[in-house]
Amino acid sequence: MSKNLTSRAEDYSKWYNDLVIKADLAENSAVRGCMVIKPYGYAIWEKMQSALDQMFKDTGHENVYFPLFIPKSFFSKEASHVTGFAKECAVVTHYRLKNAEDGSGIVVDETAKLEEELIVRPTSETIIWDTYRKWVQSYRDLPLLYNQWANVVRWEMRTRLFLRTTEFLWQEGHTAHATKQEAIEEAERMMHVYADFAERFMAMPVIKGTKSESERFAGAEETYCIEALMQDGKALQAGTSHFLGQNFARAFDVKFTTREGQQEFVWATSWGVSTRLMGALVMTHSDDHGLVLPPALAPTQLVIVPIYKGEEQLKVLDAHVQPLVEAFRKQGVSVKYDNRDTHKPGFKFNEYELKGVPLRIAVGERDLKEGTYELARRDTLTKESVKADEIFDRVHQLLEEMQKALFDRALKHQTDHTIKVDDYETFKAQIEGDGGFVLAHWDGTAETEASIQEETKATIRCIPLSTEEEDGFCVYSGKPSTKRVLFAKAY
RNA sequence: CGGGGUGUAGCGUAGCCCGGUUAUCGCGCCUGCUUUGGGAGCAGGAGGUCGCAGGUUCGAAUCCUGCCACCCCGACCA
Repeated sequence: MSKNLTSRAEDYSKWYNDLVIKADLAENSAVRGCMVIKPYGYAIWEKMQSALDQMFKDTGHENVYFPLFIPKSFFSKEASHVTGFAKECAVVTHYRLKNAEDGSGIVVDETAKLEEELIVRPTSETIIWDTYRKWVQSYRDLPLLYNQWANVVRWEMRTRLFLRTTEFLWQEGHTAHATKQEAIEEAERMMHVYADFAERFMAMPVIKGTKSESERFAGAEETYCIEALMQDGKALQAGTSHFLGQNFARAFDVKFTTREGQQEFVWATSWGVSTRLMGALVMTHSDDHGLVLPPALAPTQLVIVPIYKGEEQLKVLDAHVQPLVEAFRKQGVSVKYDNRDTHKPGFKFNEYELKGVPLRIAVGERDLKEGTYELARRDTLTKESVKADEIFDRVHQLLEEMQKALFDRALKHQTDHTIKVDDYETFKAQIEGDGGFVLAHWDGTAETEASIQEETKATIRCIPLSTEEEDGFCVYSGKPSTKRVLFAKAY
């Protein structure tokens, strides 16, 4: 984070909001808590989607689509699931409008009341499991390894662009397995897929782990997650993968005949990441000059800005740049030649910085004479002059280097802001001060967890996979503990 | 849903306390000329139900009442 950014919550919030709006990613819509994703923002989402989708396919998954509406009765079949989501559901109760008799406009036609209300999906476990019942009879039908790209609605009290909107886009994987072991492996596998995606594409280091019981998904027996640390020291849950046990299979009566001829309930997982990742991307890398996008996800990796006086010079540059653009395209670099004559170069430089375009080539008469290009990189804001015959190698080299540099910088930030704490006073001071990840011993009880949250606003982000066994005493209760868990204030 | 704040042109705002010409300024937008290697300059121009609805008043952006929206902080949450 650059020095002008402060970690005070309201300033960081404002910085984040301004950036999302000014960089042309999204804006608030007329509908409460919803957002309009603008072309540039959506292009980034599409890059994320296609990378994730490929990773899902590489791990044996296929895409499906289920209805937006869920009959209320389905929703209440899994008890903990309904209590987890009941408070944030949009409900469809009628199917027709009519003109008001007093001419005051359009009103709901009360005679068109649905016999059973429909819930706008906050997640699709229930409608999917109601269908899976029909798809599974024998162990030969298993596993079902399906994913759906969809929108969901959660009527949250408070919303924030990308991080928590009323409607959001996501993917939700829903798998069914013959054995418990296989389902657990699937849930773990997808957590690793998410972590790989975060690190390789988003250049965002994450901590893999499991959720404490109270933070677990409604209806899950185990929730695996990846947690990332934002520049202001707050944590963000970036993806979750749930081992659902046989809870949904029991609720929806999904049984199969085993090799031995026995009837058994199937074992389930679900896993998802959402447009929240866009927020994570912004808050991980961006600075006061605007967005900073990792090359792997930048819709435009390279922009070329011509510098000219008069139409004649522009024509010369156009002719000079055209083959360059075509060559970059062939090499798989997404390149944009911005020869608009409505804006000056300086304006364009700033615009592409704001949008986080990784590399920029400026080319003018001087370069034509000298056989060079001016190449600028977004992460360090440095410029260099590159000889024409070296430009392709240099661009590829820098794209690779930047992807790595962004990850390394974010990892250093995470490492520098992850500390071990053994007493409660230090714990409180750390959480209230710089924030960050705090590794501390915990006695494993929900009471302690709740008390800590009450007193410090910090929650257990996860029980990290990497944690080693270590004898210690709970930072809050002083009771013995065998490993540290990861605390932080979270978004 | 609780606490706080804000609604004036596409964006950001002055004016409000203490009512009184044609509602201020900047950015942006349009036209013309000059410009173009880091957010151009000059000149001219367009753009407003002052959040909505009532009320008080000769007169309301300004005072009163109600409502709505948005932002921040909580509770909730991916």
